[in-house]
Amino acid sequence: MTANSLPKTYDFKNTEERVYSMWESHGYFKPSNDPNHPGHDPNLKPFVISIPPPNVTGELHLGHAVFVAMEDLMIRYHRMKGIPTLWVPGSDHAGIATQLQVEKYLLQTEEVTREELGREEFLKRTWEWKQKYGSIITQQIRRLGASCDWDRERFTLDEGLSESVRDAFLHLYEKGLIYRGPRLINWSPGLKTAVSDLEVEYAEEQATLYHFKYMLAGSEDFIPVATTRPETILGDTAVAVHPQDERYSRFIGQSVIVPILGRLVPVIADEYVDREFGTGALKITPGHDMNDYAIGQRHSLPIISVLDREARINENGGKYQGMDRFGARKKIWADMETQGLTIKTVPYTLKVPRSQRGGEIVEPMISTQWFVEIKPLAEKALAAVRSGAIRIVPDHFEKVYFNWLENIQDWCISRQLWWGHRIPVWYGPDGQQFCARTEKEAARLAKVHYGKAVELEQDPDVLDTWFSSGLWPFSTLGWPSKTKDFEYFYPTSVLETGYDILFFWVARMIMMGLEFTGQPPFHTVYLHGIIRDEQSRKMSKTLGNVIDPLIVMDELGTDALRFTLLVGSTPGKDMNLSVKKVEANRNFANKVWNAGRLVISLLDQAPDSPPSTDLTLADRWIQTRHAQLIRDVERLFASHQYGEAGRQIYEFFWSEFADWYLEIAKLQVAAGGERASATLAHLVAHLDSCLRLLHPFTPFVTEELWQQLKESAMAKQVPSTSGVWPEALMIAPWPKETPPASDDSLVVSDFQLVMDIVRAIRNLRAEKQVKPGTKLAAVIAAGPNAELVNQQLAAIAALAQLDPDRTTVSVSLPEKPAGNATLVVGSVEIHLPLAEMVDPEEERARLEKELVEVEAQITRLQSLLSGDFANKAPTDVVSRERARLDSFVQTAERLKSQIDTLK
RNA sequence: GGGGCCGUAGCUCAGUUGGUCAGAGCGCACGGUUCACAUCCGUGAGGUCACAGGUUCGAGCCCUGUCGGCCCCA
Repeated sequence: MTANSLPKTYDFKNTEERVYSMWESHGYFKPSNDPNHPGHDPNLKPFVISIPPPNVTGELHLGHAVFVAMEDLMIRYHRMKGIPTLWVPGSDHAGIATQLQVEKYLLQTEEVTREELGREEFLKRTWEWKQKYGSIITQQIRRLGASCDWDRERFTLDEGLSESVRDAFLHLYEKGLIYRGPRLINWSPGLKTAVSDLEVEYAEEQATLYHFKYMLAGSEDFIPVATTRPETILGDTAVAVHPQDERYSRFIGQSVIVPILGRLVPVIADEYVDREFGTGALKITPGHDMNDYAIGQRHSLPIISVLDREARINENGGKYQGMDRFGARKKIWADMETQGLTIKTVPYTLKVPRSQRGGEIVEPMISTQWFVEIKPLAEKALAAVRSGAIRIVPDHFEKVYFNWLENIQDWCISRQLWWGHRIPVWYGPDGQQFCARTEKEAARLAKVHYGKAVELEQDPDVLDTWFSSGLWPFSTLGWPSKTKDFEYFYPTSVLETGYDILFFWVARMIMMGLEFTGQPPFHTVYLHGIIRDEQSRKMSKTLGNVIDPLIVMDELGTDALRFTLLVGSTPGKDMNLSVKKVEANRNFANKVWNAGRLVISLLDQAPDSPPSTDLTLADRWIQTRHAQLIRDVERLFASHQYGEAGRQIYEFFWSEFADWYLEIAKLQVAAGGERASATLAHLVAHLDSCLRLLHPFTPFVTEELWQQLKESAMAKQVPSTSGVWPEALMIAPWPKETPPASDDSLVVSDFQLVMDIVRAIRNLRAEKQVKPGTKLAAVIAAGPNAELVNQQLAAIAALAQLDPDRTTVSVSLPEKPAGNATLVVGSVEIHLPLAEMVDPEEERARLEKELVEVEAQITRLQSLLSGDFANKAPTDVVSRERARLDSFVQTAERLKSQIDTLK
């Protein structure tokens, strides 16, 4: 391969798909040390992630892109470390979302409702739908470069996972932690199903507060009451006032008349009532309000339900029966007005509960549902995090987690849907429950119970999708069967997901994992933030600010998107994404590509001479810096600071390797002979190692380039950074950490001087507008650094555009060249003959300005070093400051003498 | 009402055991076709790190309070 045949810019369109299928066909996504294969070593600790299962009929959005990028990063890193690594992919049946989607589709195409089709036929259609569209999301996840083991892909409604669900249900049922009964739950009238507390969202909306009169029985007196939902008056079973409220205390214990219906209900006292709010008196509707329900329980009030499953007024609503809840609200208020019971209406802002899925207003209603008694599970889940058995990153989410679990309510797990895991409970003719894995087993239980075979009917409800998701880390590995996968790969290692599903999913997996397997399902929870737009607004279709990852990948490449998502954020924090950022990282991918092209083209011209064994300053500098980078990256990965690690690799690659080392390496290669051979070996090793470090962030460009590098290097018998060249970068060993060497800091400070000299000259050239092509002569007096500067003169001259033949380096000058511009870098003085452009006055002003700055530093450092700092700060910090002071003092002296010559 | 987070350059954000003139990308200004890259190179301008106290030899970072913004739960 020659560099000429590589395109001038990185061509991701021609790369990504090809590279991905190369990886997949070679089986690189499969774990090493597979327990199902011979020679398995059970003592090797694997690294395992189970994917947050996307909705099977969903389409890729940035949330998916973030978790794939993060998880693939972790997975590729561990794989390169030589650890047996497994990433289990799969998808989720997403009960409500999928059912709604299919219903909508059937209505549009065949104009049938699911009720018209019947349950069995509808499920058949839904499965067909899943077969047809279910692979779209996994294909899209492949496009992101996800290196998961697709042979282990699972779906929550698979037979195996369904068995897990039945087993889990049975386990909890037999333990008495699952119960069925009428409770006040959140009812979604549009979806006609119960939803859990977490599936209700509250948003502030404009509404009306209605003030009206609760007449006292047999009196003209009344208690003024305010409500936002007059229709619930029909279900009132008390009026509550605060026990210490003297306005109303005389009414406590008396009866008041429910408007319209004329029922008598008591006036009760309860401290819950807020005297400041509304009229200070509260109507109590235990059947349709969470707080009222609690008060009702305390006072043993009857519960009246006034709504049916479509949120129309039911038979308890008298003449309003059959009216929709909002219509009834208007009508009741109008009727009360004619009866003189109304006081006033005022505009009011309140938090309206809406269904997360359907969007309609959720009604608290009494309904018979299945619940998990959650406190015993929550206790264990709390303990696991408190003890450190599970760590949440970033750790402040542990507080959030505690706060939720400490105040947790029983979990309503039944849904009145068809698409999902049917509740494994059958009823006998008398309603007796038989919970079993299969109908056959239920029948057997029933026969034992009744002493004869009876007709059984299965509960029509299905389970909350999150119930099956909660089993995901172990159900995907075969649980409840003791499969080899389960034995070896469980517990998994890291659970990575967005903080927005900490309660929905993470906490439930922890509770269920501990309950069913006796072990925490993972030792670390890593939470990422939500992707927002440039103005940090949530992305939404209605706002029209959605960035489609597929389009971004089409236009700028997958690596650019991945790198942006990975380095653009810190753990747990939201990230504002803009296409501009992705563009910047597309440029980075291209930079990597072109650095590679340069190395490969230099390699192609390599001489045959054996490499020199001594190193130049630049060689040693890049080696030192590279070793430091590897140590930093290791440290950052260990503390889950992946973004920071990526930023440091970026900085190193661009600002040190490409900007400085490559430029000097060109000269060293041009020198030919053993110097060239040695330099090429270094170039290959550094590039190889950088590509390995970058690979988990930007897998495609690095693999593609690395393959080219490998080919060229092998042709010239140049070894890789780890010796022989592995088959692919993806499975190449991760760069090894090495301890710092004793002369590291000397090497770095020596090279720093070289860079400072070059920058100073470039700066002056730009300031004096020297034509870029002009090579300047220079007279350099470098004091104690004369030898160093002399050695590095070729590099300095090339980078700063000096003419080496007209440049001299000495320890000191007997007299300063007249009419020159002078630069001072520590102990080094550089005189440039810019006579024609230098106005002595201007020159002096420039130097004096510099002197003022330097002297300010000297003053600052002197006072710092004469204070307690010198005694109390660590010695290395103090000596570093002393060295800086020395350097400033030298600079100041030289500046002063230079200013003198201009006078 | 309870809990959590944030306030750093014009914009978007880094800055994790506190170490001393505060960083990046984008944007801006000036200059560049030398054979890796104009998706580039060089140079530069731009910040009282929200505010007020405190701890410390030393604070963007730790503590307290104030102001401003956001999120979750009830």
